[in-house]
Amino acid sequence: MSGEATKQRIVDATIETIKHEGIVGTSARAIARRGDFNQALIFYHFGSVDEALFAAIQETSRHRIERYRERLTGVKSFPDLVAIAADLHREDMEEGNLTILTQLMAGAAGNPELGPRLREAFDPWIQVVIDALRDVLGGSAYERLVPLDDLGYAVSALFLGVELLAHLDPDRAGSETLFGSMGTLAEIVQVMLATGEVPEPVDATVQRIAVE
Amino acid sequence: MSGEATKQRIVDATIETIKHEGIVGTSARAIARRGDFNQALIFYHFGSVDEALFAAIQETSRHRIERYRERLTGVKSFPDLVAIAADLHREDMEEGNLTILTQLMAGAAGNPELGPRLREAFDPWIQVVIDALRDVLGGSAYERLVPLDDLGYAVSALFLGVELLAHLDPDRAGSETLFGSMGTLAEIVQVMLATGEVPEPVDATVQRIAVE
DNA sequence: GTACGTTTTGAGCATCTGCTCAAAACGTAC
DNA sequence: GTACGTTTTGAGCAGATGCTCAAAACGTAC
Repeated sequence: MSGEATKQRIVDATIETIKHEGIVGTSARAIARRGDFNQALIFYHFGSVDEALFAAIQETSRHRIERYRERLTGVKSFPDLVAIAADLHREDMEEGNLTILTQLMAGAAGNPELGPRLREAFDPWIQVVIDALRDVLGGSAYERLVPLDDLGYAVSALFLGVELLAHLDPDRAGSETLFGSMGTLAEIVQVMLATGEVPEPVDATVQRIAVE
Repeated sequence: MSGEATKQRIVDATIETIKHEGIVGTSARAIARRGDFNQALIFYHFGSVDEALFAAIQETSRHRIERYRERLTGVKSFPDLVAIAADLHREDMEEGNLTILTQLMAGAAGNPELGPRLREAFDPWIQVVIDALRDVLGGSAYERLVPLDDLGYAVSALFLGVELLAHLDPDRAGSETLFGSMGTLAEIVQVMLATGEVPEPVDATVQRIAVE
């Protein structure tokens, strides 16, 4: 078998193992058992288990980013965006993609070497969502108001948190998804605005846009 | 030494070990080494390493909840709430409490037995923040608009996500904290409101409150 | 001081981990 | 068919893991 085909087999087996056994249960032997090959193959092709894990997250991320980009680009209204994103999130849940990513993130948190590399694979996905948000909100208003870095951080945090919670408490995962949470936060802010309790710093720009 | 005192020593050593070595590095031997006692003590007093880990999160949670409750109750305005909560979050960061909780959460995600037990220890803390939010927003408007469960879920998710991100990318943790993210999300919603792009479902209640 | 229940220890077991390595199997070119 | 480079294997190493257990140390009551 060619080298590339085998690498793919290893990556596939790694993904399956994480899905079924969790990140802590994903050892070289567990991967090899699930893929039905010798565990030494992993070291021959990837050098270490960590490197195989990283290949697995890259693969998962790549597919996911592609799917999100396809479905989210060109969306015209915020309600549409929410509906589509909720669908995507639900699909991720069902396919077990969230398990993989969350497990990998969780396993890498605190690992000073793996952490930044995981963000590398995670950030482009956030960027897709941010781009869609920008399209919907309208470029100029968006640019003036929200520094991209902060927005990315906030959205990343919410996404990650929802995924992690979904695993801590799987029973609730179905009904309360990512954009449900975003909607709830949005509602809080609406109440604050309605009752005059606007969070600081109150950006004067908002008022201007509202008046214009 | 009395049984209780020794149990406390073990819990303390467990917390310190998680702080310094991460959840994956926290083995019975590592805990015993750090606390300078025999590892068999852990099994004599707790029965298993997992049970010692759970005692550690209970202890950490209890302290944290107390501190949050003391500082957040009686707060009158939203800006005050944000400022105090940001302080608390910063302190948690510096003391390493976030490391412990995030590591424990991450380690337990996917573990069907430990997950729900961790939420048990985690939820009361969220509740403290929710109570403070309710006080600031004003009871009746709050009750009408946001089902408590959804709010708890959203806030939990955001808190968890920020903590996890802080560990993936420690360099950014200092400047962008939890309530910074919440503020950013709030700003997004403000723009949406200003530009007329109100997320669905548009709650009629909000409009009513705004008009009244 | 001796007896007794609790607490602490050191050694050890079975099993797991990442990883190495020599030998075997394979594919291909001649 | 033989030779050669690539791929795959089985066995094994050193070290770690959770946990057990008999024996030692300890505290206290008499």
